[in-house]
Amino acid sequence: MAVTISDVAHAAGVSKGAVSYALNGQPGVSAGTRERILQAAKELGWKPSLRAKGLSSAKAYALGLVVARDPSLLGTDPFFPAFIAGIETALAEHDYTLVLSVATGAGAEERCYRKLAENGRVDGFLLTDVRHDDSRIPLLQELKLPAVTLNRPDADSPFPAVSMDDCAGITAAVEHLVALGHTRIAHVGGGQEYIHGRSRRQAWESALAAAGLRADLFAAADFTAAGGMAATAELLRRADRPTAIVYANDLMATAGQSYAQTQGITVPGDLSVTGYDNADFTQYLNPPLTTVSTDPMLWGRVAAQVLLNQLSNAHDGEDTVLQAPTLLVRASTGPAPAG
Amino acid sequence: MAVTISDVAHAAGVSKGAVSYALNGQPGVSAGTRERILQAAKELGWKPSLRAKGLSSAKAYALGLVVARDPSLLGTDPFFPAFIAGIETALAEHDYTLVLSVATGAGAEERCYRKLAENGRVDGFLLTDVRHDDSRIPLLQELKLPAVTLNRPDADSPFPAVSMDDCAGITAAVEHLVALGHTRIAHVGGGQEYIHGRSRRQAWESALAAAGLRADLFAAADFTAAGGMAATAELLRRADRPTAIVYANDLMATAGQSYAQTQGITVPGDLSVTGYDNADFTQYLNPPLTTVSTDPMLWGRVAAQVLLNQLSNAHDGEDTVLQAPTLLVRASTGPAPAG
DNA sequence: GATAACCACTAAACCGGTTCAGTTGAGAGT
DNA sequence: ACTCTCAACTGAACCGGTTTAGTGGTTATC
Repeated sequence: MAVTISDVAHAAGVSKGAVSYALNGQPGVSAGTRERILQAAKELGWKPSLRAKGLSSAKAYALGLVVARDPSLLGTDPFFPAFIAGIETALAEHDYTLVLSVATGAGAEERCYRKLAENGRVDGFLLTDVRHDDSRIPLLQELKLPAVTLNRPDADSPFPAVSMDDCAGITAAVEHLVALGHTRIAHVGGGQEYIHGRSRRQAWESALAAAGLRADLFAAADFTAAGGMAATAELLRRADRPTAIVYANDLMATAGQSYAQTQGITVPGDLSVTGYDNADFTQYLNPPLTTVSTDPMLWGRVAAQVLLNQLSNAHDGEDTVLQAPTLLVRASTGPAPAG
Repeated sequence: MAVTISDVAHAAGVSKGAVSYALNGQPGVSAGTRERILQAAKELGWKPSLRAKGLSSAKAYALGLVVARDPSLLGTDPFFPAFIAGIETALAEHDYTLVLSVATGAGAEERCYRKLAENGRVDGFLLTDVRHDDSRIPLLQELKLPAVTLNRPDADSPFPAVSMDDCAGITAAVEHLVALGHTRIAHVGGGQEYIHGRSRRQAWESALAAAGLRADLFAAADFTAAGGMAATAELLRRADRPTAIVYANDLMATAGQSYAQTQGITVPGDLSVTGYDNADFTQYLNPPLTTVSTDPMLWGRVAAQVLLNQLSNAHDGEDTVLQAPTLLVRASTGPAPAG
């Protein structure tokens, strides 16, 4: 079979313990012996078994990510793949691995976390899509596993957060529209149970207030294309129809823009539209979508790094705030229609 | 700490071995004793440690999925999330877990497979995006791990395949266009290094031949929106400009449709367009995209199931062929323009 | 010159399961 | 009454690492 620590110990003429010390850079072996052991290990091509390591150190050397979105929504969200790619870049350097679970249906999410924890599959979790009063925070405290949250939860959380400010992007979008002369600027919100759904709405409200405008054109949706379309339809039926809509994500913006066009409303002539996320396909829409360009890959890398630091007790407990995303002006926004 | 097999053995008044036999349904314990042991285990809430199990049985109880796509392309592909969700449904029943790696950059893919294999992280791999003469097949034979391929590779492969016929969907799209009177039906192909890129192109060629039409309007692309747009531009510059384009996926079709519109070409008035995958957003495009609706969730579930069966030696070695996807006719296709 | 302190290292226990080689007792066969 | 067999179970080895307790020899301390 594969070469074990005993083989290396035998080859170097020392005990298993000495090999372990040498490998892990612990005291207890002289420099010369250490060199001899490492040399033998290299010659034999020894790879310490993670399974054995895991058993004696009670670690999994893996991080968990539980995704509780509906697969059809997940499908077109550019966030996760890039986020995961970012996680990988951090994990790869530390021989850690990502265990991914997709939980669909009520209760599945909690079961997922419990199972991964109880089976000792992971040493910690990355929490995305943090919700208002998120039940996962007490759950993970109960399971006694560390975690990192994306954005700071609104409930008390003992876990460090890695945040990417939503506010700046939405504010920039609103300011951009105000500068173009719009006064009736609506917002199609994402699920308000999510804190990023809420914060984007609040950012829209604040930005309007700062411009001296009323924030009365809000339509609730759920980050899905279908929801975005319905919310758009509702807004466009109003007597005080908006001349611009700020969407909480690209998928809703796409659906909304498309819906408006089918109603004979031109974009950006009659209606300006902004999205959020900068999904790849948005630059190929007709017109290309003005949107907020986030960096989920960086987010993933930093979040994983913070969690790894926590596991090695190297984390200071402080939240990390990433650079705010920037507005990408494309052709879906234009001057407010006259009148 | 947690309750171990020894605790259970002690509680039931038997040896560790007996508990192991009882739990795994092996002979060596009488029905009465077995009952008593299971009872004790339940009362103590014993969960056998996967780590310990893994060490003695040399198994990881996990399956690996290495995704080698560019994250930006991945982002808008609805395939993976649904595929992964399908995998989960199969794994959840067997206490198996999914280890996901995203490999970016040349050489990263092979390194990923090697690392997961050498670290004993997984018991087998799911191979997606199978390529022409795919180097991963000899690689996995070298690594001595079982696998399942999505679609049968064109090179010799010892691994069972789970296939979803590409041909039928493309054929249906072409037949649909022919029935609408189109004679110049182009194809914007996906990367031809992928067997699904090739097979979709071949299906397009065969369907045209069956209709007595020449398959001379092919433009190579790479499944990305940018590539789809460039290929579309190329086709529309031709003197014998097509009246319909069959795209190898939705992302390219979206970009192509949008590009045509910016050039003053109406869809479907001047140009009919079909996609492939039925991404969520396609039904909210303007016009909604005629596309081929696949079932990646089912695919994932079956593929994982086949791999699990292989691991328990319960697989017959036969390939599995899933039901062919169907054409979803929406408003991006219409009668061929007169003349 | 006795004692303490320290270094480099080994042997063995340990993590929590699986599995192999025996041991025991009961029942069958002759 | 004697072996023979088999089921039921135990004890120990084993998987491949980490870690603790202990050993022998050298050097510092008073």
